[in-house]
Amino acid sequence: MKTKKAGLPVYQSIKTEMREWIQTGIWETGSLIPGEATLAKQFGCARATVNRALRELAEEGKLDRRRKAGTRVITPEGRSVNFEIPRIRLEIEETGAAYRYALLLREVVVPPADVLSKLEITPELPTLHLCCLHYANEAPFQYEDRWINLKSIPEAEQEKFEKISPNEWLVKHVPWTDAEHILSAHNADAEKAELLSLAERDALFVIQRRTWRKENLVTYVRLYYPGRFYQMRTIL
Amino acid sequence: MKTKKAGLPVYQSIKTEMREWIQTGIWETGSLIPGEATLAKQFGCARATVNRALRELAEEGKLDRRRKAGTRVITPEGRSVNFEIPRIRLEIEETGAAYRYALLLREVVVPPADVLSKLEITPELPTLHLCCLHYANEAPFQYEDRWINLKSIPEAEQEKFEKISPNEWLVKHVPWTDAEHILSAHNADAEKAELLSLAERDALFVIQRRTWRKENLVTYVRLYYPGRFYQMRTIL
DNA sequence: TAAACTTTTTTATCAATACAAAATCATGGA
DNA sequence: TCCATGATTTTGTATTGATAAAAAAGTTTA
Repeated sequence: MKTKKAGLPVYQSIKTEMREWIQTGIWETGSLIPGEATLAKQFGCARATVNRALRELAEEGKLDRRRKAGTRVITPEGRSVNFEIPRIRLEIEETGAAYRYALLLREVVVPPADVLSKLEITPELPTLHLCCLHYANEAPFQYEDRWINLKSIPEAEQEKFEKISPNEWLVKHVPWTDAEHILSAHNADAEKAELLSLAERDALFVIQRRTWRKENLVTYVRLYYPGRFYQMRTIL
Repeated sequence: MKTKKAGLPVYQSIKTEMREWIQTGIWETGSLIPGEATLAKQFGCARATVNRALRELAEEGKLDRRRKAGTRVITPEGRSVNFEIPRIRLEIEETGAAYRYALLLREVVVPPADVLSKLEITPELPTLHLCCLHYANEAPFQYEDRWINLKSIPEAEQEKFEKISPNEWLVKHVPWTDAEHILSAHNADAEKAELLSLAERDALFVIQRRTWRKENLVTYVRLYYPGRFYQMRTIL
């Protein structure tokens, strides 16, 4: 009962065949499927090969596997979706538009309370605050409001950020290990409307990101896009 | 030079060690790392074990592997982020709030042009159109504007959708294979503001989703959340 | 010189086997 | 009956050995 789809690795063709079985209901959701040993015999391959196919399908969220309990088909609950959050410069240049960056503000101050809690800083430490605008073809495309933890990244205080955007500088200098993203929609206040050439109360698409290096919170940033035309897109 | 982190599988501890090397710069970004055979000797394990570690790190986007060309450390370009888009009912009930669903509209009509193009329908086919509201503790939480392709899913025409929401019905009856998501922010028009108990022009967080089964587009839906308090969140 | 092969290196996959670990199931005792 | 415990089943991981495929590098030929 071999599934030789010319050239494809065996474990791949097993995967696609099993996906088929799951989709068509040959393997009903919730039901127990045969053990690895049985399947290996059916497919005429080694158990390790079936194991890899099953393992990867489990990673894809199609199967649930437990020792001794066996493998069963999962009822689709949530869908996990992969979005790509590109570096702003690439995002703009990819569309063929010209990229320009402008620094609006650079200060070292004690952040307001809401930012402090986001930064998880032991009270009242001065922090590097940067505000900048990213343009596509001279039209404002993204407003960036960033805080950099100087305790984690003291080098940042030496950098002017006049030529290079905080994002690019950080990517270059600080390898990060963890990140948290929060997406939401907000109405533009007067200031941001002005900056982004929008009317007040226009919808903004907001990405908040916190980035860690090991245990240390490195930076917290709020990215504001004009919601009318910004779209984050993905195909599974 | 074994990395025995009590109890952890060997390939796992190799992975964490290598991640360390990448983060600390022992393995510089862009540089070529030793071949599998060499590493296997260094770690005192089989090549297959190193292979698994490297393969998974490549899947995580930390390494780039090519036959003959070897394995090199990737420069972090974009970050791909995994968001969970939960079923609305679970999303609400998880917070402890009571869930209620109300069907506002059910009709079979030829969709307007913009929807037609989204649905990729050969011109002018009647399509099932559903509008509904999802409540959390009697407060409107999500407005759903959905189109179901009756050519792909003729059974849907028999369903009243008075008791069960389109989403739940579809999850139950139609196994999907591919999905596209688009996230954006919009201002509420008068109608949606009314429905979601918002002021006009308040920001809405909008998720558009198209779902396929094999080659057939099954459904196109626009989900509207009050942007003020809706947040999509992830930790890598 | 440039195009067309050939070689060689390196990763990719596979098989067969073995043992480990987890969880279920059955059993026996209190 | 209920709990503890141990046997058993099923997946998880690792090793060894081998072949395939891709792509760079080198070689030959027109």
